[in-house]
Amino acid sequence: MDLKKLAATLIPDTDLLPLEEYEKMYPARDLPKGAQVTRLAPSPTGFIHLGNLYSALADERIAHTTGGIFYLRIEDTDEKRRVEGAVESVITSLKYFNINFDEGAEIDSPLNKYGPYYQRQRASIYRAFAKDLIERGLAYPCFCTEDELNAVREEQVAKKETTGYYGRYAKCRTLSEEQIYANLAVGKPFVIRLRSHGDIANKTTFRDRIKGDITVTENDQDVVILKSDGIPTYHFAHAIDDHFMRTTLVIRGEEWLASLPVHIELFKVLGFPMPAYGHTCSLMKVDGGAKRKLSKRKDPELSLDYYRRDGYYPLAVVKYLMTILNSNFEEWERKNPAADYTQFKFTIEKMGKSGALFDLDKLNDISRTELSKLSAEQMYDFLSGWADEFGTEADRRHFADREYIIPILNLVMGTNSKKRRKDIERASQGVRLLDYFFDDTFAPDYSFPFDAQTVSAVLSGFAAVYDPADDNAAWFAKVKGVASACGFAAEMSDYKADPSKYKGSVADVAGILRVAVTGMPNSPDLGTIMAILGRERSLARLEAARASLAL
RNA sequence: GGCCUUGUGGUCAAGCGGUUAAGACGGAGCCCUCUCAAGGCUCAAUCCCGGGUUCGAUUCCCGGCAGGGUCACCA
Repeated sequence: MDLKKLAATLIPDTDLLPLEEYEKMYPARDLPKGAQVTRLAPSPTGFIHLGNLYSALADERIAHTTGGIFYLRIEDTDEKRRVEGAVESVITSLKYFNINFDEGAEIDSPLNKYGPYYQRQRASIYRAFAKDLIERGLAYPCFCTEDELNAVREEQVAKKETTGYYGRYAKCRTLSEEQIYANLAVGKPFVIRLRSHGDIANKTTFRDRIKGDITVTENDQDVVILKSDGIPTYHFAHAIDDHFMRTTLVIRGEEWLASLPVHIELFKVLGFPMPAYGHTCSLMKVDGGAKRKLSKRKDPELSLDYYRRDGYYPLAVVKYLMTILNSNFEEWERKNPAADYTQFKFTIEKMGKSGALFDLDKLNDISRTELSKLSAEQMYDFLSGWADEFGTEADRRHFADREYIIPILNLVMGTNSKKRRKDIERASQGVRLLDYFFDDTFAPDYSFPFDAQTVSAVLSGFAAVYDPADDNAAWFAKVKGVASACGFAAEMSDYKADPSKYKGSVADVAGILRVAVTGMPNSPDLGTIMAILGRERSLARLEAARASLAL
């Protein structure tokens, strides 16, 4: 068979360059020794999720701690998956989590010398190599229809044989020249398949940087390399792109492990050296007692948007991911509390071999801790930024008064005490913590654990002596005074010594005042809260609470 | 089902032939205390099962079992 003619008929393109030209066009990168070139290669569905962030963080850390490059390539070979604005969305979402690309699609960088970074725009490169493979007899046209393929698969399943297009099932592999041209003449659509020379009896071990040594079976499937629309499949594009973009380390999900044999054969026939690989484990979740991969369908928490809406501090999400990416990160951080996470020496070898369960409690803990490290001013900026985007009308109105909010934040965060409070976990919840400081969102639940007479006496007793000029000590002394006057123990020790002698303790008195002023049984220091609210409002609230009593 | 892969407390996990089997989150309790939070202290809780190898296995080997991945002209 005249393969040269066949190749020219199948791929008549006139814009293809001699193969060596591509090597010259994309020369080896001039990078320091040990520098790793990594990449994120999403399809443009516009949906980047926690799993993407997880691997992007690993890619970014490895590239940037080794002095390498982290680039963005868009795998848009499947027309059906394209979504408008998806690429920008990927970039901005990742940027929110401090993950930035050095080069790639829609990245403005002088480093962009390995593009185009959209696979559809690289069609001629793939086609040039496919044509060469056909000329060398390593690829051939296949005219099988979807129905025929399905029928074969059903037959294979029925016979309990391996499914796929291989060996005797690869019908088009043995088509004669006449048959091929006859099919072409009647305009039958075709795909280009690899003519595999592998044998599943041969096994070799492959070193995965994350999973360690794994045994791989040679590929014997005549996989499709060019689809009927002339665009490559993932496998073919992967081999060509990662070679010419000079990727040194491919980090991708473990779902790709199964097609590794195909990739190995492809790199071999193409004559390219293979990059190193690291197959990551997927984030799991417990669902109805069973462990399963986080799914974008069922799990809203997989969406990065979810964390933004809920007001998670981006650094907290990053650090949470760091703890599951490299389990020694937490320990390192405790030893270097002042260090930035980027100073941590991230290693791919430390990455876990099995899928981690997504642990919301852990994320929340890290989030509270990170947030507690901020200054009141930084917290203000964070919360108010969230309120602008996702808060209520009232939230925005409240946050307009920065002078009033800062002292509240100092109180809620405990910035003046030796140890910070960790009340704020995320913006959506933190903003609500401030509600009782504003009359329009003050929604008291007046449930007092004492009879109305007693409550009334406490409330009016304190109102009578309240002086906004008091410092905390003086304020508390007055609470004690009211306690004694109303039959409560002023000192806890007295109360504990003999509870029967009192209605309760100062704690109960403070509790009554707290409910009246904040509308809730728990809050930070009441004295300070009253100082922030000011005389008028404090007194008004004591009075409002008294008025609610059924006397 | 075939192939690949994983199996240490509820979760994330150190450990890689001899350890009282780290630590963190979560849970329980105590202390502190005007409540809450924070903090300090304490406690409960783990080597999937069965065979080997070995003086000795959580660590090595084999077999089960259980989980995960994958079997497209999707990536």
